[in-house]
Amino acid sequence: MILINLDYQARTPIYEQIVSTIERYVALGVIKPGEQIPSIRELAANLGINPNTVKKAYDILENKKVITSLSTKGTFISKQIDKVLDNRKTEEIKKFKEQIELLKSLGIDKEQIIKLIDKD
Amino acid sequence: MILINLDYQARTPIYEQIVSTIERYVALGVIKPGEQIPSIRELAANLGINPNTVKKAYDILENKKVITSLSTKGTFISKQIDKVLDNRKTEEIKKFKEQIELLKSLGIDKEQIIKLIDKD
Amino acid sequence: MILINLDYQARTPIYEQIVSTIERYVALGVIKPGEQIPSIRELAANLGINPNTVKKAYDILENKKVITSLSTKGTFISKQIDKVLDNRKTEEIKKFKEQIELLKSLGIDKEQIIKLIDKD
Amino acid sequence: MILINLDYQARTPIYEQIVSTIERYVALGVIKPGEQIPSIRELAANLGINPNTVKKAYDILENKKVITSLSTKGTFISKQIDKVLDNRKTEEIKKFKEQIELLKSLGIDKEQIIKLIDKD
DNA sequence: GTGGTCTAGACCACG
DNA sequence: GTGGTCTAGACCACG
Repeated sequence: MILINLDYQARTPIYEQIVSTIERYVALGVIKPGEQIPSIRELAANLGINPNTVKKAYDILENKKVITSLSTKGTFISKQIDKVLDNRKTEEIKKFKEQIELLKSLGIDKEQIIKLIDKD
Repeated sequence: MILINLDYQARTPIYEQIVSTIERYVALGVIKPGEQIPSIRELAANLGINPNTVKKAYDILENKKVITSLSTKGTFISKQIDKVLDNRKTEEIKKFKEQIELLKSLGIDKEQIIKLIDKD
Repeated sequence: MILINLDYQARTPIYEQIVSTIERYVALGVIKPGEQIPSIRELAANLGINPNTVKKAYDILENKKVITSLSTKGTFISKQIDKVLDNRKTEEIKKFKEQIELLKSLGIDKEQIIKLIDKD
Repeated sequence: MILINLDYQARTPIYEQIVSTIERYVALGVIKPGEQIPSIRELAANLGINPNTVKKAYDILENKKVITSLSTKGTFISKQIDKVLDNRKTEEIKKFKEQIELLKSLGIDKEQIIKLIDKD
């Protein structure tokens, strides 16, 4: 079973929270290429939400080639997931650089930032 | 005049874009404690948006103690802005650390992360 | 249905009257933690006022952590309302003590003040 | 010189803050019946505000028979101030009783309230 | 002219 | 149907 924490108060819609959680699990290797994931109805029941919402998340993931749906057989993590992960990396690195600029604008210099990473 | 770039396509609402832009200007020292900022109507006219939207942004900033509004006098950057900025720093550092964890989960190690900063 | 009496002549704005009425109902236990309150539109219709005004009241209550709004689901009294109520008590006791000082400054002594309470 | 602290952020207008401060000083005996108070222009200059604002405050005080303006001579605290003070007392006692009801609605009972006064 | 309140009403995403 | 955003615009008190 996939553990997905939903935040109903967040501005981020539920379907997007599902998308990014599954992407993160794939990136972390928690779910592996070729592995089957829950059906729309099953996941919807587990999360106590509307199946349409899960459907929307799966549609997006399929569009991003993270999963593939084989009708009657079920839904699976795409086998050629590497390119997907590379795109994800590029995105996150971009965000990271923006965050660095923000810290600098708050008066935190490069040396202090590096210390933050080292302490980690 | 305050330069604020609005992105009408973004999920982030206009009023929030105004809030964070002004916060950033304060953090950068572009606008100083005690300094007057444009009136609601003036900024609304400059940005081509409705005064109510600017009002909402100013309400949030006042709530955060970044600005203070004096009826009939105008709106001013709060004189005791330091604590606000400290809180902001703490928040952003927290986000930064989360972002680092995310990068690690994508298989980017500490050395590579530090390189990202140095190149900057 | 929540009973809210509005005074349109008062200096206190409508949205603030809504805020304090709901706070009082929560304090009195008339509305319980976790309980759903009327939707913005419904309350606005009941009170014969504009939904934006109710929205503003709900925004303030959410900011004070008295309620929490879940998009598409509705608005609910916060489950961890106790701390909020404690703060409220402290505030009101402070006001009460100021009021006592005022009465004393008008020449009413402690014994007379206690009589005022006992008659109640 | 009369010491008046103005709060520009309060919802209460400046002229009303002046009214209630002078009333309080009279009630406290800081200013005595028959005593002269500053001219409109003088007080306005001291407070750094518009003379019209002080004028409005003095008009209200004169209407309440707290002061009397003798053109060319100046402005004086009314000699028959007792009835004024009595009205004030009645008002404040009314507020006090409302505050007691509020405390009760927050779950503080009569015994606890009396303790609050005794500790004072 | 300034901030503050409120109405009327449109449009949106979400589910 | 629900909350959220935004516009257009009126009216108010204050000074």
